[in-house]
Amino acid sequence: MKTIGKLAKELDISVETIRFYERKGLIVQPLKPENGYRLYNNILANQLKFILKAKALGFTLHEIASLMSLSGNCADVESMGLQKLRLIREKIADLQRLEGVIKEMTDSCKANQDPNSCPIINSLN
Amino acid sequence: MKTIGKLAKELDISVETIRFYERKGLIVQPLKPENGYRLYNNILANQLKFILKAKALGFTLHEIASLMSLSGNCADVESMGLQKLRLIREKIADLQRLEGVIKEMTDSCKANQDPNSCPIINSLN
DNA sequence: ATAAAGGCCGTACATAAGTACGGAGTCAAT
DNA sequence: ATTGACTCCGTACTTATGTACGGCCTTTAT
Repeated sequence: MKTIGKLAKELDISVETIRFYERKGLIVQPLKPENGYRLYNNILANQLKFILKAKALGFTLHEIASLMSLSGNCADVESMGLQKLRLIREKIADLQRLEGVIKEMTDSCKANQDPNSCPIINSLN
Repeated sequence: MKTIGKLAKELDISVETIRFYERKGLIVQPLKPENGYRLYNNILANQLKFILKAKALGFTLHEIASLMSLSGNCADVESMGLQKLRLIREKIADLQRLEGVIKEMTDSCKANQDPNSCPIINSLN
């Protein structure tokens, strides 16, 4: 059983963040002994690790809450994963379009002679 | 000279957004005649169009303010463009890594037999 | 002349994901 | 026993990019 401070240090997040996740309903408030301090067992600690890993995969806290409530039903979890995958692919495509446009622009800067007339600015005007 | 409402409609943004950009210093407050109404000339309208185009390219309002203040110095503008390009490429790489991880996970869901034990959930635990 | 539409201003609210603060109680070490 | 570290709680603040609201004034159309 760890106090909130130990757990926070172990997970490399802040105490406030743990309390924030609790307020948001991602984890339950652990039972508190007579002194009123939160004490975390391994189950709770693992739930927090789950949250952090899912966050690293780009899931929002809201999605993570759903994910946790699906309690292992594989089809539902898969469907959330596929949805996220679609979103990620859309974002990639968007960024690649952007990459092309901005690369063109900076290339035309390189080809430009007059330092006081910028093709980027001109193309935006 | 257009009133704020006409201009907003023409640019397909809201009146509030124009006032917001003004508060943020992206555009100046146009001179107002005796009735106190903002009246926009073409210069101002073009600046707004510039803002919208740059926004579509993924520049933040803050970056757009810088961009506008560079007043056409090509080297400076190019440097901002290149920086943005680096950022975009990093984001793309990040998303592609994510794509791989999540695709693996959903694939292993497809291969899974037991609907009550999900490889995604298991891998996060 | 009157009513609807448009404009003004300042402020609050929205979202996401936290961070910061202040006052008070508690625990651990010297 | 005292000091410093830790915890509690509730609330406010943060960043980015707006949106919404309420009260009041002006313009426009009928």
